[in-house]
Amino acid sequence: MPDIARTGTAKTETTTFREVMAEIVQRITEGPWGPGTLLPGEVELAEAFGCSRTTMNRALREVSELGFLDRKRKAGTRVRMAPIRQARFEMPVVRAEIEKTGAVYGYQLVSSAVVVAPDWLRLRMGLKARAHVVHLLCLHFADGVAFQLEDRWINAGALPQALQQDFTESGPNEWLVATVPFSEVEISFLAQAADAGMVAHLDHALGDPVFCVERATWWQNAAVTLVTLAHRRGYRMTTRY
Amino acid sequence: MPDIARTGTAKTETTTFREVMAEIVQRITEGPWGPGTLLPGEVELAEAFGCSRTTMNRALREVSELGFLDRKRKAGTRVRMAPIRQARFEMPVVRAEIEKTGAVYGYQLVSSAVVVAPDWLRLRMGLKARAHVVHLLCLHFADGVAFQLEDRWINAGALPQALQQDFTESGPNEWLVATVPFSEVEISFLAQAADAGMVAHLDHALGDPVFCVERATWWQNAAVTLVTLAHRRGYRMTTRY
DNA sequence: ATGTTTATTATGTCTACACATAAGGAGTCG
DNA sequence: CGACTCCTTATGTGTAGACATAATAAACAT
Repeated sequence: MPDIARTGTAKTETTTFREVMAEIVQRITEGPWGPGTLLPGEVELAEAFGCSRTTMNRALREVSELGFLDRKRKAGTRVRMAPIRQARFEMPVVRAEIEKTGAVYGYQLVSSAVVVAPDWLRLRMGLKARAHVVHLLCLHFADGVAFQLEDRWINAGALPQALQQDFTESGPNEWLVATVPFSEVEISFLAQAADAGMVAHLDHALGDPVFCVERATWWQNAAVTLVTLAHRRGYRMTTRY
Repeated sequence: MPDIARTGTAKTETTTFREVMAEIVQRITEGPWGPGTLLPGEVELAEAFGCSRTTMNRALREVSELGFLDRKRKAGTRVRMAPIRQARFEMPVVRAEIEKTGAVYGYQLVSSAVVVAPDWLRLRMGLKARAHVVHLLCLHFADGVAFQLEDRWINAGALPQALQQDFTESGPNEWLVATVPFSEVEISFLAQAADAGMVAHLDHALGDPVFCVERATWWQNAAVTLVTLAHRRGYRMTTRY
């Protein structure tokens, strides 16, 4: 019995939208449908591919979501001049990111304090004067080596439970995602010069370039939390497609 | 006549998959379906929402693509514990990114040379020994101020036309996307210390943290181009959802 | 108690058909 | 010639029904 590698669909007679997608993508990237080409209409294509218009529609819609096609009513389907204009980054919870590499995850609370929000934070999160916030510093380890320094602020006004919560055993992120819904998130990537805190806990010298992710979360127009994740030396955030 | 804000669909009697989506997302973020909840089956939901299973399936599929739901055959549909695990970043061509802010786009070729690929590049792109590459340094301006420094290598073996191409007037990116198809792309975000080139052309001091995007492109298993985009001081890549 | 088979079930997808909607283009009128 | 209206057309979406498939759970055998 020959052990043929199957792509997952080999038994059915019908043409699946995945097969159609693959063929369309190939025609765009290698075949006759170069950038700017106007594709035939759905009905015509469906007939040519031997599938229903519904299936062809699905295939074209998904290829278009990949960034290859531009679709407009009446105007038709056209191959994008600059294909793929968006990159998707998986933003895993640190624990999952570390454990995926096979390393052992470790966590440590560095400091925890309830303070009056400093001015820059009030401005950034839109807090009232003299608003109280929980300020946490946490470390995430991969195989015992510091991997990420988490500098987190939690709005105690919107989330008073945070005042009682104990973060010595597990990080605030896991507690937050299980506790608070969210309505809006803003994520930024940036390069920052290593400050004293990063030098103390990560393998950086003062002023070294540090890759940081900053995430702000709101719920029902109230700021919930603002976190800066500083990464260890040489960290890259990578995606392929 | 009361001027009621409509969501865009108000005439039809049927329930659209967009309406269903909105309701589902609301129930997850604000309503009764907290993290971990197991949703009723598609048939039951369809009946409850007054739509066909097809429509309900579409709605659930799209909500799941937003990152809110986990769907498995037989197991059912469950609300994710850590909602939204992926962030989408639009990766516009520099020109578009600059012009979107209302600034005037400017371009300048700094240097251009054909050289034998250095070892690190051969390794990185998988080139043969003594392979020739085109090495370009380009600057992109916003309102006359340097915005991005483009350090690009083009594999002359895979793309001999690059040897004749003139890049003094417009950047290599625009030429490449119109000329070369692609089969695989790898994008990385990283923080780098400013080197001499960045100091000379961007507003950086030596060793300053610089936010860089590195993009490598292959076509039919042959490396086409590798580019590092170094950004000006304080640049952030941001997305909201 | 543990491993294997079988039935059940929720999602995945295809089909054929119908109507909705946006937008290009032709025709009309000033 | 320009502005307007109306028609045509390609995509967008909803419906009902059917079969496919993966994965759990139950029944069974070891």
